Amino acid sequence: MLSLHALPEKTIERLSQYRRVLLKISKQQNKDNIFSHEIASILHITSVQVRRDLMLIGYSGSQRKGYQIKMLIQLISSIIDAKNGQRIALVGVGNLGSAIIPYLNSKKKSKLQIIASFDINPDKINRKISGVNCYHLDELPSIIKKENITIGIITAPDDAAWSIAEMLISAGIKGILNFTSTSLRILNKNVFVEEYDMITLLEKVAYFANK
Amino acid sequence: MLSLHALPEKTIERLSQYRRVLLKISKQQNKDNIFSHEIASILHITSVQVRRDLMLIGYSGSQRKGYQIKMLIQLISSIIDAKNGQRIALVGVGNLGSAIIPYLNSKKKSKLQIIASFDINPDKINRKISGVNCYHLDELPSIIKKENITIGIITAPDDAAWSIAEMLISAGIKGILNFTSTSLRILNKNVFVEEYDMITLLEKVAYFANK
DNA sequence: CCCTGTGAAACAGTTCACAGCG
DNA sequence: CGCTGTGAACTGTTTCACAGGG
Repeated sequence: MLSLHALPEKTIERLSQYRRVLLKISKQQNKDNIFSHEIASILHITSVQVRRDLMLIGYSGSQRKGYQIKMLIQLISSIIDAKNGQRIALVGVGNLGSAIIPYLNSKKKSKLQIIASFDINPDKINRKISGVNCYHLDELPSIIKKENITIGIITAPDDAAWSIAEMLISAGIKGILNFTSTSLRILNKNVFVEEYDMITLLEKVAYFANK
Repeated sequence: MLSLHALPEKTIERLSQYRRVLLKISKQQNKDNIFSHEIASILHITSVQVRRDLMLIGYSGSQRKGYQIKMLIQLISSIIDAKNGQRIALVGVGNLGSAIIPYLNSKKKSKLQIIASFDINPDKINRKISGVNCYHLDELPSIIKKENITIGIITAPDDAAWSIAEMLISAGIKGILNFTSTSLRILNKNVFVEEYDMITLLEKVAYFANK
C-alpha cells in the first residue's frame, strides 16, 4: 500500500480520474493493458503527466504493453480509498443539498456514501431522501460518532457555514467539502477543507469567457 | 477599465470573493475604508496576498486609511463583470440542474443569471423552474443566439457531456462550467472550461481526510 | 522504432523581507 | 510606528528532452 505521505493534490485528483477511466475500460473492453497516451487522450492531458503520476505512486509499466489495468485499479484504490470507508454527512438540506444526496448515492459512482443529513427546518427533519434520513442539527455530534462519519459536505446558507464547520470538526470529522461562499480555510490544520463555491467559479468563467 | 490581458486565475477567484466581502461590509457597516489585513482575515488568507492582487489590478490604497471600499468594488466590477452581461444556459435538468437554477437565480448572489435550460426528456420540456423555461436540446443553437447567452453549465450525464459541449461551442458560447466527470479540456482554445466534478473532489477530500 | 521513466527547465502561485511613506 | 507596494525567494505543478529497454 506504500503509505507515501502526501501525494500532491493534483495527482490525487487525477488518480481518481484514472481509476474511473480504467474501470470503464475494464468493463467495456476486453483489454488487459493500457498505454499512458491512451489514458491521457481520454482525459485530454499529456502522457508525461500520466507517467509522472504513476511514477509518484511507484507503479511501473512495461515498454511493450504499457500498464496492467487490473493492477493499476487496485493500486490506486489502495491509495485513495480510506480503510475506514468514506462515510459522509451532509449539512443543509436545501435545493442543493437535496439534489446532491441522490446524485451521489443513487448510482454507484464511487464508494463514497452519504449516511446522514442535517437541517434545522422542522419540515425537513425525519424525512428521507434516497434513503438518507434528515436529523436535527443538534443531533450531529452524536450521529457523527455513532455512524463513524469522517467527511462533511456543507450546503447550508453562507452565514451558517462557519458554525457548522466548527460543529463538524469538534465532532471529529476529518475532511469537508464546502459549497458555501464562506471561506473555511485554516480552520484547523488537521482537517482538510476543499472550497467548492459555485458563484466564485462562475464569475471566473465569466471573466475568462470575455478574454 | 484597464484591459490588463489575463490576470492569474487565482487572482480572479479572489477578486470575486473580495467583492462579496466588500459589498457585505458596505451594506452592514458605515465604513468607507478598509485595510488589507481586514479583508484577509475574513477570507483567512494573508494580507500580502490581498495587496498583491490589488497591485495586479492597479489599485492603490493609502497608508493611513487603507483602501476605499466603494472605489474598490467599482474597480473589481469593471474587471470581472463582462459588459455583455453574464447570461447563462444550463444543460441537463436532472437532480443537480434543477437545484442549481433556483440556487443561482433566486437570491441576487451576483449578476449571473440563468436564462434558459435544456433537456431531452419530454417531461421536463416546457416546464419552468424559478421562471426559467426548459427547451428541447435541439433548440439550443437558436436560443443561445437569440438570447445572447455566453456561458454554459453542463449538468447532464457523463456520456452526454462531450457532445453537449460541442453544441454549446458551435452555438458561440465562450465559457463552460462542467459538473460532469467527463474531461472537456483542450476542446477549443477560445472557450474557457472550468471542471467542477464533485466526485473527484470528494475523493480528494477523502484521501486527505485520512492524512 | 515506440514505449516508459526521470532529471532538469519552465511556469504559476505564494510568501518573505524590507523600502518607503504619512 | 503601522500601513502599502514590491523585488526576490520559495513552493507546487507541468512540460521538455532524452536515456534506456524490448
